[in-house]
Amino acid sequence: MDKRPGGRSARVRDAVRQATLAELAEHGYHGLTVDNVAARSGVHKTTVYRRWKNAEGLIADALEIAREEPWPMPDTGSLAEDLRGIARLVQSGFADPVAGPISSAFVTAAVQGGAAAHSLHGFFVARHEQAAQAVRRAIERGEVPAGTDVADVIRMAVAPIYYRLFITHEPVTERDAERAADAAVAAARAGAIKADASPAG
Amino acid sequence: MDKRPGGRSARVRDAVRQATLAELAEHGYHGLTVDNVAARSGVHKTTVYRRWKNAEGLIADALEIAREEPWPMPDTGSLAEDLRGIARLVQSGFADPVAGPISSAFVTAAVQGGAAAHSLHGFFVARHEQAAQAVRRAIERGEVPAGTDVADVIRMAVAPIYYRLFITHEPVTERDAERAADAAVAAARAGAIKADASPAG
DNA sequence: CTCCAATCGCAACTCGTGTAGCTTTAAGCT
DNA sequence: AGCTTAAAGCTACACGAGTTGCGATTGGAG
Repeated sequence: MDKRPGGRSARVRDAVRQATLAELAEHGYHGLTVDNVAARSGVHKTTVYRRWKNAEGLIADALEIAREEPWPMPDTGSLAEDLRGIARLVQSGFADPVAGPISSAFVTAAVQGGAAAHSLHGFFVARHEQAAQAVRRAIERGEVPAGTDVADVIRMAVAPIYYRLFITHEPVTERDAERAADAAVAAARAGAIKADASPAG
Repeated sequence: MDKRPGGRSARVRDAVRQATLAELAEHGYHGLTVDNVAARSGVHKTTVYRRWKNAEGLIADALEIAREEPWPMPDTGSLAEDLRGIARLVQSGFADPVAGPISSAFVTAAVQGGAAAHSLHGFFVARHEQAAQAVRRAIERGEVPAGTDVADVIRMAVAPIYYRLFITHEPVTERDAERAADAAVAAARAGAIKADASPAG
């Protein structure tokens, strides 16, 4: 992609990425300006505009990094515990005083649509795929019926957390996260989360 | 609140509200500017700035109207059908070519936080309260156990729709909405959606 | 070592958002 | 009808995001 990936260009990119994350942690997405990132990174304003286009471009670039980072996925032998662990991971990630604002900024930027939305979509595809392994193991163990839509179980488990955080703007406790996970498990066990079937019961 | 609620002030407010909704439907939240609203409404720019402060203020004001509008809540005698109806209502609302962009704009504006977030929170408190009646009826009928957190059942039923729309940016079909509702019903029946209990099963 | 092209730095500029001070209109009251 | 005053209109301007053209730097190839 870059025609001169080594040397100054690489240093500039790293400095800007670093500055972007720092600015996001401090001021959130709303307070993220190209000028501030340029000043903090020591890279000239014009250069940032040329390579990243605007604030959304900076977010999209930072998302590429976040996407690569591995996730400490739980594997406890119980679907309920695995999903609770995942839900807690999501909740605590947003509650964290340093990582929280950055994660929130990603979501906020992506809601507008555009490049950030595309990047975040890719991010979640990867995350869902990783988390779905917990559900596949549960199917093999016979905890939930075969034919269960594994990705949808994950969505059910984490969606209420995002819903409270970004849609209704209600507070989210660790208990709330666990209850969402528990409900997803119960629904999956009842055979209500399948790709094309009618509800069981 | 207004010291001179009748006459010109009222006409100005109506014109601005109308123009705000029209601009939202056409250009979404990102394309909503005070200048455009002022031009379309025939009200002077400075007047809009004085009374609504900025674009977010226009959104917050429009939300007050949306909050008042009644909702055609289903009452079929079956929790599954009621929740499916509610979920379909949400999904189709965002899919609608004219109402969809406006609704999306509300959510988008509120994600940033601030006055719009506060207004949208109030909006959802009212909506949850209305929708929760369907769950209360189900408890009285014995469809779901007593002690079920009625508001949380609603959250479970609609959260995956919002999650797909605004977080992961996946397409949402009517089937997706119904499956979310079905899963919420299954979880509620299993006793997994209670205020403080451990999962049943 | 030398050259060359990609990339960055710089300063001046455009443009749209939002503000300040003042004048004009008209709603509500007597 | 006439008066008072809240609220709307208007002009000019301040401010910051984003752009442009050009000169300076530097990584990489011969």
